[in-house]
Amino acid sequence: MDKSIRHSRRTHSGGLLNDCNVGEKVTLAGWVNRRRDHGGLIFIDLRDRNGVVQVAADPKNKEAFKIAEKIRDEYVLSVEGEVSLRPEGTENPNLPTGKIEVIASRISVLNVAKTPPFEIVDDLNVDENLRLKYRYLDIRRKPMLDSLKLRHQVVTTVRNFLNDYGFIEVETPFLTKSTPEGARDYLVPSRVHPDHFYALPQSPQLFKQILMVSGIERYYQLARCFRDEDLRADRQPEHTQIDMEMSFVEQDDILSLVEEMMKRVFESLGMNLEIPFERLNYDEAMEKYGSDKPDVRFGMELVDVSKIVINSGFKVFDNVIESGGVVKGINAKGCGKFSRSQIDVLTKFVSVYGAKGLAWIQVTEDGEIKSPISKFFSKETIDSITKTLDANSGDLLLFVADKKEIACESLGQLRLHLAKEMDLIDKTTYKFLWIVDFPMFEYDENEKRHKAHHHPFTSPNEKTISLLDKEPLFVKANAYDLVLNGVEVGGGSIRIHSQDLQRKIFSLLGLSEIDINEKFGFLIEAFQYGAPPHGGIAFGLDRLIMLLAKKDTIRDVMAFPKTQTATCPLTGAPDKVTDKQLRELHIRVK
RNA sequence: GGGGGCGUGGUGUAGCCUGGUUUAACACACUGGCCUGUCAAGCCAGAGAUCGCGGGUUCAAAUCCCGUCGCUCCCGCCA
Repeated sequence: MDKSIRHSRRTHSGGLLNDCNVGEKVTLAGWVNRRRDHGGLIFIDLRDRNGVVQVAADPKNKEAFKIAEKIRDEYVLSVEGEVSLRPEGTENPNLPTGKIEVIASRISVLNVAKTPPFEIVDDLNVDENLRLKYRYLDIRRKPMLDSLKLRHQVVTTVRNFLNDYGFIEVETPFLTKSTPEGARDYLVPSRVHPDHFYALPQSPQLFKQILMVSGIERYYQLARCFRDEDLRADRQPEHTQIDMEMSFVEQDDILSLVEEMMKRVFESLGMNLEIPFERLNYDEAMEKYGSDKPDVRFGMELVDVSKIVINSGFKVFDNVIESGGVVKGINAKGCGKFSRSQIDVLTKFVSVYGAKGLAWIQVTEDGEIKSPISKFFSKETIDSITKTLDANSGDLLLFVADKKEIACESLGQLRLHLAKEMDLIDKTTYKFLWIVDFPMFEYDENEKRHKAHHHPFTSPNEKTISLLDKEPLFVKANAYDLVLNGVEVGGGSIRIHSQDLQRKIFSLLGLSEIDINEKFGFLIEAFQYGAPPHGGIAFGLDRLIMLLAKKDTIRDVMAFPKTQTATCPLTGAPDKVTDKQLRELHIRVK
């Protein structure tokens, strides 16, 4: 007997009963999933965590029947009865418990329930705000329950795996110090220290590195991370990371350990996973897919046609190339019949990503070229373009001419958009991909300074470290992202463990000596006491579960997520507080 | 900060473009009744919305206009 089931009020879980239990007297507890009253016979589908079982109340048992007549959906019941095979012909093959039913000898109502604001059914279509307000009812639904069970399963497997590999789980503070760089912090005012604030951690990054200095060697934590930025379907103000750090390792050690871990996770879910994962360097990913998190479940790769179209006389293309830009294209296979207005929609789509236009060439069914720009090109050029993009009858070639980043990114997004529209993605597969050789820095046009692409604690690649002073944008980082089906599910790096190098990176990021000492002095100081070489990685647990559960948003795999405006419809957070609370915190509002 | 979509009984939608035969319709849920093999039970009857909110146009607004709020998707942002 499952330890999780037996209580004084329950001998069995109704959802787990089957024909092996026939003849047993059982006591069940659960919620009324549905009641079907036949006048002379009442069926109650009793639901618990494991599923639903049919309880039959017969008028022969007057007392139980009388109670069954008054029962409503979502009442909480205790039911005693005997497990019986259903009469022949009345089995329900759609239900795991469909061969049997429980003939009620006693029914008692443990609690009544109001009619819920929405039905407790698997296939629910209601406003998400309502679901969040009544999340406790939403979670009674099987898909939600399944998501939470899946999440638990994955977390358990990960913990077991890391424990097996000698990792120690260490908790790090929620109330910590606000540091520059990175996302906006959630701040917590200090009562004891007027004008001083804690910040909730964006990640345990600094603590886990310090734990390496402490000699923990292998650390992990299922860490809650807080970021006060705008929300998306895959971004919440608080999310959970599987956070790891190891001493005396190199990039390959971490990548292969992670591959083993993912393999184990997939195995625990009954799936096989091929390892090692494919690796792609950042430049190549941008070049071919226009993304640092490409979905490689389908092709439609980006092709650079700058060399073909250069000096062909088409001003728009020539000007872009002359000023250092590129012309890139994709082949939307089978979209050759797209109407002008359909293409207009695509043009609008790429404009969101900064593309100023979308050039196109249609290859019609009879192999004719249809295009507003073909008149600028010689037949040879057209042939060369179609050949390079592997264009056949019925294809649509789409081009963006712009700065390299814009051309790549907008076409990369278009590639994804078209793949979804044309249903090119095999949703049954999981394709992991490592992105490696990230740039160390990127230039922030607004702030007119370099920013760390990954984070300021990432070490530069030895081969490019000599460029730090002269050409920082060409320096590669020892950083790596794990991408699954086009979603960034993890990222990490080999860290800096030398105080001198760390100071240098900070100063390249525009931090003054004073800033460095004030904001990161404790880290630099720690590095002076024998910091081991170390590196690590962190996974977005919510995103990983989202993909495994085949959901479109991480909200569906979190018990109590926030709305897009970072509110909680269930509790009403955030909320005003009393003047007294504010006074104690030395805060004046407005 | 910006752009798109949505907002009509408890829930999901229709109606809106083209204002008036609409007493705001339909399905599910709900309430009562009938019914002993249903499992999306069935049948009969019933209750329930002044159309997110505010303002405007008009003889007349769910419908048109302006503003606003909420939800959502995206851009920016998210080392």
